[in-house]
Amino acid sequence: MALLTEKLTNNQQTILNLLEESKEPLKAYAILFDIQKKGIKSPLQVYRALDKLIEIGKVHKIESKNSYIACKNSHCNSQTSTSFLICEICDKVTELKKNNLSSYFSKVSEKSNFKYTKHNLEIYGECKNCKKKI
Amino acid sequence: MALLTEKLTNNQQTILNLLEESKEPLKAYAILFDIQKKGIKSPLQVYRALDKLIEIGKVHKIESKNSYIACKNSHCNSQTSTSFLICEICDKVTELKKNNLSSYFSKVSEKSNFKYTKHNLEIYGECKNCKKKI
DNA sequence: TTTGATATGTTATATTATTACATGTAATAT
DNA sequence: ATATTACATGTAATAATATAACATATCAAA
Repeated sequence: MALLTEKLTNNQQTILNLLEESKEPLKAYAILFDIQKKGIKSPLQVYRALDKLIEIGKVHKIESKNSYIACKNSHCNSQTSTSFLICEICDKVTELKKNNLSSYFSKVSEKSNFKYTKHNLEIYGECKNCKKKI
Repeated sequence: MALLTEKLTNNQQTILNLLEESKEPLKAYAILFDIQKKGIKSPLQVYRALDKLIEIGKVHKIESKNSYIACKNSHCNSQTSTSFLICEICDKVTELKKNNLSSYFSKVSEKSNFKYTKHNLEIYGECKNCKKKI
């Protein structure tokens, strides 16, 4: 747990705040654009902060969208594994939490004689709001 | 099934052959480099062929690696969904087939009032060969 | 044999991410 | 208090991944 309570640097905190306030995942250069007023000028500053935030589990990357999202799960047990529901209509992304996907994947992997460590899962479909409207 | 038996164009076939012969997933520019001798000169030609091959289910993209892999499953029922086991040690990638992951994810999604359409799953760990060596 | 759909070729450019290197900062050990 | 250590920053340049725009070609179906 030590990692999770570690103090963040200015750049890291600025970027985490932005992601936490955002209703949707943000791309690295969108982040850069948004915070140039706060003194962050180069892509590298953004990527470095993101790397650290990902490492400590505060932020996840959505691989298929090259986007980054703050982890709303205060006791996120998946600092490495991620599972998302992604709406194909409105692009809303929600993180699946408190599920037993890891143990399920662990079993599935074993059948192929593969030792599970972590996973990324991206499920596409229609969120509850968009389902209604159709 | 019509799509799966559709005739491929030269570029598409060239790139599919390369991917099928490859022991590992390939990146777009690696493909480009490999086939320049065969007349394909620009990234766009590669990406267009890949798009088509992905559309018909002959090739899958591994999102977290920006890499492309031929589908070895001759009757691939996942033209859109993909599930991979990725070895963190040797980088070997195998596709999970004939599993009921889709129906499982469908149920998991329903619990969040989300209508499942498709998924990408990337499981990281140790393949059977690398497990032995440790 | 024109039409419509799809594929190609080519150039340029957009988007995403990293390398390399100099400098700064803050905690700890001497 | 200062040298050492480990990170964090700043900056410029560039690498890696992917798409836009537009002209031309192919080829099957009406």
